[in-house]
Amino acid sequence: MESGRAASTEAGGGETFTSTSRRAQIVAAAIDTIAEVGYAQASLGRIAERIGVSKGVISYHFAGKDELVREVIADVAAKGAAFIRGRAMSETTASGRLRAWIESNLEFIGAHRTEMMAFVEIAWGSRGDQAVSPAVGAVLTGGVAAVQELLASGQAGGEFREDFDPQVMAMAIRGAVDAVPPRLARDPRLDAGHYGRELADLFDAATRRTAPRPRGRSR
Amino acid sequence: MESGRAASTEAGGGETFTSTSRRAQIVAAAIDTIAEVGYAQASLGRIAERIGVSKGVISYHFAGKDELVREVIADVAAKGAAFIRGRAMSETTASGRLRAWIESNLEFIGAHRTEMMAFVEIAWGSRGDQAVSPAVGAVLTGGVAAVQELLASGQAGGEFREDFDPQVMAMAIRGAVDAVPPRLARDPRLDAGHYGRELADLFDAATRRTAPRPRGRSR
Amino acid sequence: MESGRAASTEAGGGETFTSTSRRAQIVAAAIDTIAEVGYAQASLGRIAERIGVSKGVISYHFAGKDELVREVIADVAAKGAAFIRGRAMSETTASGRLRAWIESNLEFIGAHRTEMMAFVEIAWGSRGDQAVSPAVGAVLTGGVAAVQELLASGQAGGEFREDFDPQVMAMAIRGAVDAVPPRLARDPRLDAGHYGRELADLFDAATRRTAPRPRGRSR
Amino acid sequence: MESGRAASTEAGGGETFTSTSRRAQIVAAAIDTIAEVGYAQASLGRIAERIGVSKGVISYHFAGKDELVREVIADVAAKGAAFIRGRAMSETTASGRLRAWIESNLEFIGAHRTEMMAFVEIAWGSRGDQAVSPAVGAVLTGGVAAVQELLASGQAGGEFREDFDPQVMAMAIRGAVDAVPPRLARDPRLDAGHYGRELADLFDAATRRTAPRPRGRSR
DNA sequence: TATGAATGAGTTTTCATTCAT
DNA sequence: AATGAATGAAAACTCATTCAT
Repeated sequence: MESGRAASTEAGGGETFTSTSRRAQIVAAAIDTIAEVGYAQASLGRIAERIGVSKGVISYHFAGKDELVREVIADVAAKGAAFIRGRAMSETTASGRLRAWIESNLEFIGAHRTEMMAFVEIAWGSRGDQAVSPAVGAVLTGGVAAVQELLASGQAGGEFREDFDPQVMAMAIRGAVDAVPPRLARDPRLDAGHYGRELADLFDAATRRTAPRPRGRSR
Repeated sequence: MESGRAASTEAGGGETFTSTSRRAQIVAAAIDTIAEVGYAQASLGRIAERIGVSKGVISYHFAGKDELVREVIADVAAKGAAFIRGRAMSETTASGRLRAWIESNLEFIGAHRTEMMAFVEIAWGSRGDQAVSPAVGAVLTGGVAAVQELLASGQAGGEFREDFDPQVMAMAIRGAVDAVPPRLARDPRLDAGHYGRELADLFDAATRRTAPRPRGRSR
Repeated sequence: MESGRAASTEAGGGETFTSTSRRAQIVAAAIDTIAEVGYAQASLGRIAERIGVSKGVISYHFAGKDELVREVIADVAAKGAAFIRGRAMSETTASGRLRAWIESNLEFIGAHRTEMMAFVEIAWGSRGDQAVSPAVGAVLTGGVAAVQELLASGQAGGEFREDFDPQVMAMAIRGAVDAVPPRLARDPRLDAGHYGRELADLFDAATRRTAPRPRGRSR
Repeated sequence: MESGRAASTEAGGGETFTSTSRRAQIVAAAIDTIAEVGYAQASLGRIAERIGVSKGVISYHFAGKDELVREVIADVAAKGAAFIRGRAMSETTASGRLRAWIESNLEFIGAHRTEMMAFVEIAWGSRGDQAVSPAVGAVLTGGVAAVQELLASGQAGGEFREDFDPQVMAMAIRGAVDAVPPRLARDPRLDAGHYGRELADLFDAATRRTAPRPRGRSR
């Protein structure tokens, strides 16, 4: 469950850390702890313990638990966005970008299980935490919005069939992707790459124009 | 956020409740509270407060918080299963059953927003809660397994294309469906019925045999 | 651990009980419960449960837990006093009465393990319970006083050596006797009769006027 | 009832305490509180109140109430053992060691009334407290076993009469000694030293090989 | 008489936060 | 910068007691 971050120098003294890297180290420890024991059980004490420092250190470097958690969110979101956008942007067709988005998402998830688990834990555990919830919401909304645009542009460009609601499709994609991290936690053998390719196929089939489905349902 | 339960007579008297209906009332209050403030913030005190009774009342009727939460899970799961299975069973084709399953799921979600929110909150918030987690796991596993079988039988019967992994497809469906409740909480105008029909179309397209996709991608 | 009291009719209805016998039944249940789980853990709920009635019944028949406990004390003390005094009184010599007192005490303890355990539990657990403690004190003091008198009269009559302090000797006897019930609880094979005879020998030797005891008693 | 510990600086400041002495202070307060109000009534709140700190302080320094109580036991047992063993070991004859054991026990009891009261309270009040009971049992068993060995060796060496059961004699001694602390609590004028010497005489007479004891001790 | 329901006080424990050093 | 200590609020749970039926 240890994420392979370099900063995990197991402290002891710790005097060599600059303020910035100490913050980074704390964020890393928070991620590990949240992923491991769950958001609700991830107290500042446990996080501090993991680095081998006192609770006070966290209070010193962060205004409060809220700020720490928000930084965790920002950290994971930034890493993820960089990773995913890089891949998706290099594609020229909408369907290529969609496939790239999905597959890179799952590659990222597979490669950063701990971070993803932590994020998902926070996303769910922080409901009602007025200070944290908005930050989560922004990330999630952002993710859906990007996909939604991608889908809309694919429809506009004629690549995708027109008769689906981009918002619904985007939410479905997001949902299908987000279903993975918690399953990964329960079943570590789950192959994120395989899942990603299958998922890309799935949504390819769902968006692709081709074969006019006889879509005459009684409704 | 109040779920439309009749029994919400706002305290004061309340002496006419038999033990059974008091339990039901507490379960209902728990659902409302969890849905509203999140699982972590839903203390027994807050739940009791909502009915206008003392904390002790809950302790009197339930052996502990665990029992209450498990009853909430059982309550929601039972309602949901009854609703959904009833619909899906009346269909004869695999695709019909899949559509019915998805649409009825979302109808149920739309009609029982609060319950669904509560369930999802519990599902996420109870990670590591040895006494609760298994109950959640059972419900979730059951849901995925049912869909997976449905998909497999559709493949075996030749209705669905064979080149998708039923497990992945089932997880995707589950994920797409589960993405709704939290969004409903943030955006109450979201139309669950519409989402359901679109989702059914989506997965219809994704599973339907027809048009052989030129699945020769650069990989 | 069930004491062999007749009143332990395992309830169900219980309408046939007169108030008096209901009280006796509750006292009996209290004794059993306290002996079994200890004074601290013997809540009214557990006591009521043992008879199969509701907590309220106890509150109805006793002004409070204090009263119940005091009745338990009185009950055990009365039984014990009757048993022991009967034996000791039939002896004519001081040493005979001392032996009879000790041996009958241990016979009683052996035959009423549960009651004795309960009493000792209360004696220790009720410290600071302003409403209960005096009752315990009275019983204990009474026990010591009786022995003390016996010893003093033995000294006055020339049977016992004069150079021991009757108060100390009495406390020692009491202490040696009281050491048995808790040991009985931990080691049910402990032979109270044997212990009693040995103890009687011991204090015979300790009080006897000198002279090598012949120790050839018919036993 | 205040035990004469120096550290009882009555709160207010208290910042000069190192963690170790704070722990010691808490243990001392626990001893005083248990001795004063009884084990059952000695809540963490009351203990903290006695030092003038918040409940949290105890939680900070001890993992739980169990740990605190076990430390109390260890503390008292260590002090007592050191005191008693030191005395008894310097004697050469079995009867000398027995007398030393008894007298030093009572000297200790007389000098550490509060501690002894606390210990005895715990011993009785912790029945069924899986986390505490074993610690008590170990101390008590140790005490009886030591005396029993002493007696057996005295018998083997021909110093003591052979016709007593060492186990019974040991339990009687233990019982007679243990009877003191609670009496001390009720009657502060009780002279432990006197009681000790009398008790030593008593058990000397009870174990001695026959023969008119000359009983002319320098005392 | 008996019951079930409800209450409210009290207990242990966890935790984010503050602060002097 | 870091630490250890302390705080106080909040949580779950237990229990004696009260009361209407």
